[in-house]
Parts: sequence; structure tokens; C-alpha cells
Amino acid sequence: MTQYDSALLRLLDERGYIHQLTDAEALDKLAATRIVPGYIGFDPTAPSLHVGGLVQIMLLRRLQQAGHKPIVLMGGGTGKIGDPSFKDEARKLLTTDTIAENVASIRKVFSRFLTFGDGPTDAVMVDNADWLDKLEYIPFLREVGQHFSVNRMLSFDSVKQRLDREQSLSFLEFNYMILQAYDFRELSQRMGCRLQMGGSDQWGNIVNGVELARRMDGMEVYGVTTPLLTTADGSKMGKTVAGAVWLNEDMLPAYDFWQYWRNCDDRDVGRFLRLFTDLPLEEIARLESLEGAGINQAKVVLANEVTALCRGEDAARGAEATARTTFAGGGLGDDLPSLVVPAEGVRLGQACTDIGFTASNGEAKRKIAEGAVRLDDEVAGDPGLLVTVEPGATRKLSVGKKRHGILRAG
RNA sequence: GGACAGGUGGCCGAGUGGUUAAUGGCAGCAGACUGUAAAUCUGCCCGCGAGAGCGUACGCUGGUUCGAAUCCAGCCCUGUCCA
Repeated sequence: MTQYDSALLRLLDERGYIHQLTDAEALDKLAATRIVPGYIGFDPTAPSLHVGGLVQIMLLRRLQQAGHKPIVLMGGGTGKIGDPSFKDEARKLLTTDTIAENVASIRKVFSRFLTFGDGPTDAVMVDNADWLDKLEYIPFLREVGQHFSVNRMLSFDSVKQRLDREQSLSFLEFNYMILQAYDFRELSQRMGCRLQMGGSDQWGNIVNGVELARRMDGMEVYGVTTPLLTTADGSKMGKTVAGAVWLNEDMLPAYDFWQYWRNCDDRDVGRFLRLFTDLPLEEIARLESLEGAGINQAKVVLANEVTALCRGEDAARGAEATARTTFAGGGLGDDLPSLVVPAEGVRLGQACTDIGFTASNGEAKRKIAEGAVRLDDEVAGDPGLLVTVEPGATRKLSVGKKRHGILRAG
């Protein structure tokens, strides 16, 4: 571990955020002596960020915790292009309306992590559409384009694999890194921004920005990337087959969000606690050293802390209470998904699909045949079984060991 | 614009006229074992239907044929090379 003078780099280092630094020494010196405004860009490709973007948000939070100024850059402009870095194929182009909606929807989550305002270390939010939309092609090429070498751009890993695999990289996408570099330069001019952070896939884009600021203005700015966050089994964080683990509450119930963390791999617990919670390092060290089933305690703490941060204390408490009653007590917690059953009843297979545990009636039938479906904790073997619920009562419907739901009378 | 190669189920990838709803692998789900973990073994894995069964599906549109993912034509898309 390198010894840093600045609180910022020490904090980032000990909690596992640092993958690469453009100029560690100079940045360390700068951060030790003055407030460093730093930014991270978020492209509005969906109405919410998901857990994969949480490291980035936490990074801004750490920046503020270390006494610096976080800048949230919404990619209202770059979102119209789509970052090709390490992508196998081009993303579908989003309409400008969708982008505007996504920007509006994504903004909300940041206020839980950062303190916004006008103070020197208060966070601010900007949208690169404000300057990118106005660019004029020829002047832009002359001022900015002349500083880029295509030979060099082609050599970046982020696009190389795309070229090596002989997949098309459109000129539109190819320009993305130029625009991101321009963003960095623009922010350094407008708000004295000196630092860009991002995932390791952003290294190429960040380095381009550092070089552009130097070439155009003789300005020294810096870059930090975080390690690529994968779960212990090697998959990307935040994306499951069932769908992404969204940060916005209207996209994913708090209970499911909590469960995502509760079910994480043993090997990930310590790393996640350092990255995604504010717990002191000694406490984390204690939690991650728990052996065997004891590690489950640490997972509950992780789930509680992250849910509280993202969704609020109440959401975390509710999700934990539901989990405890359901799994430990064999009962029914309030936060479980529920389905209203009409008076005439509903077929068992249909119920499994309607509540969202199975994707189709066919799948429901297969699961029932496999003995995976239980009604009030009794294995139910007949997909045609007509399930009714007494008025005022509830019944428990389970598929597998993890998915439980409430059937209510209609 | 020309030559060549390709477009198959969430992904990779077999299949070149008929027991093909389509081999295999990955991912996923379930069962067993556990700790709501991992690993392992087993089963499942297009939709509708209680079921017999029906409907869709191999880039798109037509055609040949009793029968096509497989053959033919046109078109669209991708890549490589050439102009």
C-alpha cells in the first residue's frame, strides 16, 4: 500500500476504490493542500442507475467526505452518442425525449448520497448537453479535433477488442471519447474541476481528457479509476437475469434490493462493506472475519447499511423485518410481494405467474411438477388447483426456497 | 460500386431437404446437500391449454417441394479485401 499525504487518497486507497491513477504524487499533493473539485459522468441510458453505478456514486461521496467538491455530470449530451468502451456492439440510440426523462429520473438518487448546495464543498450537478448540444462542427474540429490522433485512439483497449472482433464501430461512437475528453476540459475551465473519476473501463476516456486539458490550456488535471467491479463468481455487478438491481425505489422494491445484498457471495462481503457502507474499517474487519454461517450476520449488516443509504432507514428496517419473519420464523413479512386473489379463486400456476415468480404458465407448471411450489409451506403438486383466500385472511405462496409471497383476498 | 464471408433460441455455437421445438456449452431456475453463500450431483429451460393438442420460431419477403433453418430469387444488416 502506498503512503499518501492527502485524506482523499488515503480514504480511497484503504477502502479499495483505486485501480489506476494518472499522476498519484501530484494529485496527492494537490488534494492535501486545497479543495479539489472532481467529477464523474453518468449517461442516462435507463431511468435509473443500478448497483453497477453505485461505486461511482460512493466515490463522489468519499470525495465529499474527504473535504472536496463533487460534481455530478449528467450525460444528457453524450447519452445521445453512447459510450462504445468495452461494449461488444452499439447500443440502440435513445431518443432525445427518453434521454431527458432518464436524466430527470436519475438525478433524484444523488441527494441521498451527497450534500448539494452553494458551499465550497457542496455537490453540484451539471448536464453536458448544456455545452455539447451547441457545438459547431467545423470550429470544434479545428479547436479540439486537431489534438486527437486517430492512430492513438485506435490503440486504446476500450475500442481495440471491438475492432479485433471485427464488429462495427460507427464514427458516431468513435467520437464519444473526444466528447468526454472535451467535457473534462470544459469542466476544468468552468468550475476549476481537476479530477475525473470513473470505472476502469473509463481509463482511455479519462486519459484523453487529461491530455486535452493540457494541450488546450496547459492545465494539469488528474484521473482515478476504480477496479472493475465483478461479483466473486465473475459476473458484472448489478445485473442479474431477473433484471438490473436498480437504485430507484420505483424500479425495484426495497425488499428485493435488500435481498440482493443479503444473498451476496461470502467472498464479496468485506469488499462490499468497504465500498458501499460508511462503517469503520475495524468493524468491517471484524465482520468479514466471521466464519461459516456466521458470515450471514455480516451480510445482514451489509444489506441494512446499503439499503439505508440508498432507500432510507425505514426501507432497510422493513426489509430486514420481513426477511427475519419469513426466513427465520417461517411466517409472512409485510414487504413480500403480494397478489390479490378474486373471490372465485385463481389457478395455482396462474398465481405463480401473476405474482411474478414464474415468467409463464408453462414455467409455473414445470416448477409445480418439480415440487418447488408450496402453498402455506405445503408442497402443492397440481397446477390446476383452484386457490382461494378467505376474506380478511392471507395465504403464503412460495417458489423455491427464496421467493415467498402473500396471497390476499380480493 | 465490386469480390468474398456471415446473420440460428438470453449469449456462444452445431445443423445444409423429412423421427428438428432444432446437438452441445454458458447463463438461469428448481431438487438434494447447506448457511437465503460457494462447490458438487440431478432435473428443467418458446408460448397457450387441465389434457389430447394447438400456435409460433432459425435476418426480411416471396418461390420450389408432399415437406425447408436447410434449395432458389430479391431485399436488409455485419465484417474483410478491392475501387
